[in-house]
Amino acid sequence: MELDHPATAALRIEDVLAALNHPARLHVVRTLAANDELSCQATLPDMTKSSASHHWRMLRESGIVEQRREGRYLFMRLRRADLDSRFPGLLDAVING
Amino acid sequence: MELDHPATAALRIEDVLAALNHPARLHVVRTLAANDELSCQATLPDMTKSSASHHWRMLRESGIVEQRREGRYLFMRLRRADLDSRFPGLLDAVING
DNA sequence: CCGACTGTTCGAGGCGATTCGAACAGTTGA
DNA sequence: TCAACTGTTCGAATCGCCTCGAACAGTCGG
Repeated sequence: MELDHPATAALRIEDVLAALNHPARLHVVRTLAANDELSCQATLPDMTKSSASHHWRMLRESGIVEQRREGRYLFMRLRRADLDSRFPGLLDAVING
Repeated sequence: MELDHPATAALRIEDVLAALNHPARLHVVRTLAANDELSCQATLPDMTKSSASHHWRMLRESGIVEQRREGRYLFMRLRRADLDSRFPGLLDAVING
């Protein structure tokens, strides 16, 4: 299973906006903003695995987060520098509500 | 028919993100960014009236645009200063793609 | 007054996003 | 080896948004 992340230059604002348009994914983004790196599980502990996996995928494929595998765990963190360079201010607006 | 616009302090990022999450509404925003003020009709000339009206309402109620009635016309413009003060950078990210 | 015009509202239909359980792959530790 | 764990994928059901036509309100010009 390959974790494909879009290149910084390939980030599309439409995809980012779509990914941000859901309470659960917004929660993940804000949680990551306060925690640097977390296991996927830790970001959506009260959601069904299959639903959570769907949201993690959207965040990854839109370029909002990067994921790193370590054993049976998957860790995620915000692609803050990438987002700030492509869409300055967007992430802060989302995090600060 | 009252055109109720949310106050600047009441703008919610969730509503703004939802409003931006549609090609037609993104088109309106980008068209307004290049034209200051336009009649509603001019922003979505090729769409059914009822569908267009739905999108104009979402943009207005989320606080992205303000509308002004003049006779039988309705003009709209971006609430650029309001958006910049609440969510700095967001509008530019959307406009510049 | 009357037809043409801009825009709203309503209900119905369509369609994509979300959700879930079940089955699965891979890892870990006993 | 084997059970427990993290996470993915699949199909099916559900939910909500989008779309449209029809009817409507208000305005304008003749």
